[in-house]
Amino acid sequence: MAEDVFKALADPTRRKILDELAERSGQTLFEICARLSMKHQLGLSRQAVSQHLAVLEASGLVESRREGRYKFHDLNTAPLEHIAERWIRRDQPED
Amino acid sequence: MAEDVFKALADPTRRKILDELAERSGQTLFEICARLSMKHQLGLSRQAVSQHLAVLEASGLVESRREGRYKFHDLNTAPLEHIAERWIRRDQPED
DNA sequence: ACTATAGGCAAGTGTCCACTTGCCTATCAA
DNA sequence: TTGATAGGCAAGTGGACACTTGCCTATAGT
Repeated sequence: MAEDVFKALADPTRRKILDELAERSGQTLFEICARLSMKHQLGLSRQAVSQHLAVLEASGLVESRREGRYKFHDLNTAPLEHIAERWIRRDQPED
Repeated sequence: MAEDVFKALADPTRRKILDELAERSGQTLFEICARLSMKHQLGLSRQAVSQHLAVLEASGLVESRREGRYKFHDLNTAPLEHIAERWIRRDQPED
């Protein structure tokens, strides 16, 4: 699980998606696409963003809920809470 | 710089190297190789570990000092301190 | 001097990953 | 129903990356 979190955070586009969801939760795929395009000049295809969201969901950093034909995405910061304490406070190594 | 930190943390072998340096600071390249091989069954070449250390140094997570023919590596946790605060919103602001 | 040790440099390889393209399904409004 | 919108699935491509191999430099011990 921590493995997936590090992998999810590795990509700059995914980190920007987290930024957008932190600023405004409950966005749909199209909203996120529009925001990335306007605010960050990222001309990504819808599928590219969709695949990023899938990675973020697999890591637990993003949760989604479906309502009709809309799918809303929410940020979940729980996996981030103790991500660095592994090296700051000596706990046990994970993977 | 934060970009480099996330990239450095993306690889599981590099995270194990950080684990080893957190447990015992000032190790040389050969010591790290031996520890990865014994404790983690990672049969990596010396160059592979050397390249990982270069990535970690570029991120600031590892600092090195040369003494004669030895090069000692130390963990620097400073770049990890506020890595997640970018998305974690506090309900009670920290004045 | 010779030799072993500690490390670096550079090219090559295989694999993973980000992204695209094309087509498909589901929901809602006219 | 027809058409527009929101999203999903799958194959393909280019580039980045982890790792290897081979050769080279520098330091230290004999």
